[in-house]
Amino acid sequence: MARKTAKTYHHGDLREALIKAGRALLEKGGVEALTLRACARKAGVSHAAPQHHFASINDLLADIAATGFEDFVKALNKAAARAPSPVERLKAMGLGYVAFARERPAVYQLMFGVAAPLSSERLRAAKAAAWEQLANLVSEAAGPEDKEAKAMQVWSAVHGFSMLLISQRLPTMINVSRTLDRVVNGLAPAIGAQP
Amino acid sequence: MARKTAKTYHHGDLREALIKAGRALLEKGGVEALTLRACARKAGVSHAAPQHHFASINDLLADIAATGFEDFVKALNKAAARAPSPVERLKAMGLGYVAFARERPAVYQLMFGVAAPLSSERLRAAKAAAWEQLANLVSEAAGPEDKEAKAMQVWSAVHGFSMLLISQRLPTMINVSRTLDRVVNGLAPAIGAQP
DNA sequence: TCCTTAACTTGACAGTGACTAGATGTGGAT
DNA sequence: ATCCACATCTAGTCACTGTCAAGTTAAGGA
Repeated sequence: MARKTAKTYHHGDLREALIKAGRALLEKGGVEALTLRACARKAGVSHAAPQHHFASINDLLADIAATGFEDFVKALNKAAARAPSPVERLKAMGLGYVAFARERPAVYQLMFGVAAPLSSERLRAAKAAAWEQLANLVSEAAGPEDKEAKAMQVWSAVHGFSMLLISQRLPTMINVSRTLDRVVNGLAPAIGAQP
Repeated sequence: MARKTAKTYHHGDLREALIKAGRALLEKGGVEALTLRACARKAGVSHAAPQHHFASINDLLADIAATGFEDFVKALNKAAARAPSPVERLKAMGLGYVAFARERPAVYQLMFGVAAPLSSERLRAAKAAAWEQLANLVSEAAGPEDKEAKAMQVWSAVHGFSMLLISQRLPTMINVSRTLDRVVNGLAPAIGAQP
């Protein structure tokens, strides 16, 4: 479809190359290292080349965040796959959620931590998929009534813990694994799910 | 102690003036508007003047965040003051927490949303005060055993919801007030507090 | 083959945080 | 009262950022 390696004037697949470069920069140096010009350099093009594919840096960030959400959904699916019951799956997903945030804090921070919410079609779809997954699981575990609010309850708990953890806002005396246990085990009771 | 208005070469109280300017910028234009040079302009000094009072912009941001925490503690105290029982106080504090985040999202985002954790003595003290307040309340409501983990549970839930809310990450179909009710009413049961 | 047009480069601009060197004035020691 | 060390502030510069404008290159349909 598109030559990736050939050193031509026209890159051929610059859009995806920029996203890939951005992901690498993000993993390596955090959100601060993720600049438009750095992405361009890494992709081997001039600093203004991205203009044609992304109207502003936010559009690029949105697509990078979208790939993060895609990975996120996969990770949650994988985590929940082996659990036998809905409640067990809820716990497993909670653990998988926090694990993802801990393992890839920069990506998670981009997905949730940026002041202005990013937007792109790809990002919208990826977010919708993640939400769908959660809402369905909550519905299975605790019944369909008021499932959105229940899902938000679950989401708030794991998201809040993840954010506090990776942004290093936790008081020093906190025992992380014990607290994580409490948070995860508190999910099902909070939404009235029977084990 | 220090003249504030006199137009002298030496400002007299530039440190506090910069913090005050920063707070104003933050409220008006969000985190993005909060730059070192803008603070200097608003305080009526040259762009390099802050250097002597704050080694880097992060030190200034840390002190601005500290004033946010000081306000935060006051707001939570006020919210919990009228409630009769520990459990009621917990709910009231949860509502006050989310209300603060909604009313002053930029400040809240600075306090919790920045990638690198800020640090200053003033910030450390303010954060410690907030944590103390929460841990004590949780201890009153649900007993002293494992109170740190329980406090984290409560904190995670309200923080997560607040962050998702103010960063506009909530799915569109979510009923905010109903969800807030669920989150707040779920706090006491989650930590095993008797009403 | 030409020629429209998308893709890319080059150069510029205003803005940022940080650093340096020099100007200024304050307050303590004499 | 005088002087001077030192904290404070200004002015200028640097490397970096995102964005825009204008020119260059080549791809692909007529």
